[in-house]
Amino acid sequence: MAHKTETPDIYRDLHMQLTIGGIGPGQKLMPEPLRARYGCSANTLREVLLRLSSVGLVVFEEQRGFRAQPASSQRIHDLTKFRIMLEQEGAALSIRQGGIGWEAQLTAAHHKLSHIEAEISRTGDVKPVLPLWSAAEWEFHDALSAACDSPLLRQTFHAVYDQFRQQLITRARNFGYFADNVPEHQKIVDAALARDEGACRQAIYDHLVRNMTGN
Amino acid sequence: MAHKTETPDIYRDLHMQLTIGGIGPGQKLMPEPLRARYGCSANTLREVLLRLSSVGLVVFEEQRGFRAQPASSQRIHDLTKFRIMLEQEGAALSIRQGGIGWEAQLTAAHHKLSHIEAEISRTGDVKPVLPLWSAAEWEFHDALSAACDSPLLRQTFHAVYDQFRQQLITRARNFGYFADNVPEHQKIVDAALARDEGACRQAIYDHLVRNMTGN
DNA sequence: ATAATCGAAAATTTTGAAATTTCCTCGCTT
DNA sequence: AAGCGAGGAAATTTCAAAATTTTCGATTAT
Repeated sequence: MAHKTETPDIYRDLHMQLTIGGIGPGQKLMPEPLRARYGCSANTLREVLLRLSSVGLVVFEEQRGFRAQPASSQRIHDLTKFRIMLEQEGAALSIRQGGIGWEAQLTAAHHKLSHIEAEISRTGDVKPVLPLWSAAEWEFHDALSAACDSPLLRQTFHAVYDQFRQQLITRARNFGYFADNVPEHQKIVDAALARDEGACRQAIYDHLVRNMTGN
Repeated sequence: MAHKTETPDIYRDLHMQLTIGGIGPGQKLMPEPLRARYGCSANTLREVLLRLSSVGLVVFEEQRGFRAQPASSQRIHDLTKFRIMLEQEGAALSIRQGGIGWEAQLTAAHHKLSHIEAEISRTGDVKPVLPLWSAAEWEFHDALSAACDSPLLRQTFHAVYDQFRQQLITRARNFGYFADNVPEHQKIVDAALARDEGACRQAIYDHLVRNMTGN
């Protein structure tokens, strides 16, 4: 892949590499290989990496270049705490404010996700459908807060969600997929559609709390 | 000021201009005047502006350059909602987890702030002590969540706080200062030191809710 | 008179290279 | 043999200019 790539495409590709798999946490982002891969100048790469560091997927140290955000138990613990808070608040606000359109969006996203997760449960392997599952999980969790009427909350949640996923992408952990996901996602939708704010908060907590053990 | 300025200094200066006053919301950030002001190349400026857009003080549009984040009633409404949420959670966590060190930090910050605000109440004008008051208010609100043990929450709060302030910096509004601040800040500290989570949440809400009227 | 289009000027983005700093290795001293 | 330090290679940062895109004003056609 030594041919010219547009800057937005470079951003998208690196973003995917960082959240889906290719580039592991803590890995140094060396300019030469990347410049060769995308066929652009060092400065263009610098700009893309700066933008990725603004969403927390990349860390930048003055005079020391860029590296993928390192994984650590403290970091995943903090990301989980914060994600739970944002997702609970976003879902609670959506439950209060969302209308039929929101219910439809949430139902659709959950339907898509559960279909993919059913297949994963059968084969026991995420990898073949990783991009599909990844997109479906994002859509589902995004739909939960879609009616919260706070662009800032949603934008912050998206950044946190991606960083959270970045911490989990190891082959050993099956790319962050767990079999428990299926009933847990179900509980979340059920509570949301029943407009039961408390149950929804609890279901979100139960879905994510396992990531907080390591600290 | 046509002489060389170090890159971190350019960032700090622009950050101050955007939050304290000099550059108003929505204003276009033209390269020529800024390059002349700081004596650097277009590329260095670009990097600084990208970093400021990552904390929301500047907006970047592809092929259309940079401008200070515009002010709007929707934006300040959203910023206020989100700030209330973050500050309530941060304070509640600090109340639960903070020790004597946190109490000392909070007391000290409030003491400094109330001293400055007493002086402002006497003269009726913020401007002479604007940088002092600005720093003291930041320290006070930062101290509230200082013991929450979540770097992400605090980092997000700092960005939101600065954006919030950016929306208020107009001479007409007295740079965001209100006489009501004095008793309101008092109520917040009292509730925090009394470890009364509910009262603290309420006091934070009461302190900020006036900014949510316009929508 | 209004709208559309062409062209010049300004601004943005990308590039390639120079200047600076850091990192690593090899050789020297103890 | 271990530690220290110098030298060189690699990487980062900054710069100045070329290439691209947008903006603005003026001319022309409807």
